[in-house]
Amino acid sequence: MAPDTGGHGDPTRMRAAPARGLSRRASFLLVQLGTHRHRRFAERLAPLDLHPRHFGMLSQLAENEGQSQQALSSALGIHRSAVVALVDDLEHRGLAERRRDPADRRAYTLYVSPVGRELLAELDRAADEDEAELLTALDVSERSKLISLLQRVAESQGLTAGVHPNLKPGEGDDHTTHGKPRHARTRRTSR
Amino acid sequence: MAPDTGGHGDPTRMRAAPARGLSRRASFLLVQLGTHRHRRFAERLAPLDLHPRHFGMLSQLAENEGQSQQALSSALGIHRSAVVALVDDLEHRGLAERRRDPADRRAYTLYVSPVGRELLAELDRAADEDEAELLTALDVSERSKLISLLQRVAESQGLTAGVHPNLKPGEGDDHTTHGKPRHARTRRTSR
DNA sequence: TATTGTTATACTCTATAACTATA
DNA sequence: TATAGTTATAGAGTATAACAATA
Repeated sequence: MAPDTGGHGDPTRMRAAPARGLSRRASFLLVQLGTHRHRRFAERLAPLDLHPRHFGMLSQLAENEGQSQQALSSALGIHRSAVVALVDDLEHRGLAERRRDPADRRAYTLYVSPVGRELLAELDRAADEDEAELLTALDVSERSKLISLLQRVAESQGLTAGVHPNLKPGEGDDHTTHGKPRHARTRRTSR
Repeated sequence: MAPDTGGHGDPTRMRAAPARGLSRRASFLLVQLGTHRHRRFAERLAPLDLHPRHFGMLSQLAENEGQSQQALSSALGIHRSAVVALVDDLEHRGLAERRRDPADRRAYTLYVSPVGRELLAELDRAADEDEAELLTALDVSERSKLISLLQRVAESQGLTAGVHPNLKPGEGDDHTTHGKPRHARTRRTSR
């Protein structure tokens, strides 16, 4: 996440009521919490010299071994060319492996190494601790309530079916118009 | 948000149970949904040639007029130097105004213009529509349940008190160590 | 000497296009 | 001709450092 500043702004300085300003909106809270969690998890992974991306890729790979980089690319919602460096990282550290696809010699099939699986288990535990840290304020039934509500919302937004938010329907790769109208930033002239 | 690929990865290809893989974790769902919402809202604002950042800044400004750029900077959790261009944007479009602070001639005091207030009202409506689009899957009581759970979680993480996730406690500006240990990416050598 | 706003610079992440080797 | 992987390059966003004016 390139946690951009103001999802929708920031609910600053509580006055009296608990639900003031922007934080009365679920959208804002989701952006705020999402950014926060991503950051915290990245900090937790930093000592291992890893990024949440690596965890994501390793998990996806473990659930679906033998995938091509192309397949990984659409599963994770990142571009083909970005996958290259990430897989390089994993491979150079002995966490994953590229094998030539005998059926299509252009493609690789990707596998998680035993070391990778060990690390993944460790990362899963880290993610669980992370999760516990996040949810301290809620009791057990509230936690599962929250998760189930989030799952339903995610599903309704088409997010659980393997299509990452980065990929809008119909955009699987190049050719398609990734070039949305850019925001024309007013540049400073003088002062 | 520089929506980075894999908050924690991606729950690909539902098999049978609804709560599979990474999407059983609240953290993952928050990152996924946060990214998604940020993106959708950015798309909604694009035709107006605006970015969620602008909305965030305008909201924050409207709630607290007369702020300095420095104050805005810590309220939004973005760096002083980044505030400059954003305020430029708003000012050049007649949405906000810089006035010299008579008490401290180094500083500006910032104000939202009448046009800015009008636009803000319009953006608030857009955010409401966005919210509705997000929560279609839930009924009214579920919606408020979700929001209140999210608020409690956000509060427990220290997010509602005006400290944006970007600012870790004690880091208000320069001088402080923004330089965390960078991830050493394994670079490709040959092939 | 410290702070506000500013600029210039570097670094990260992502997107685009072109290239290769296959198909 | 199209596709998998790769590379180089350009863009957006953010962080760092240095500077002028002011405190």
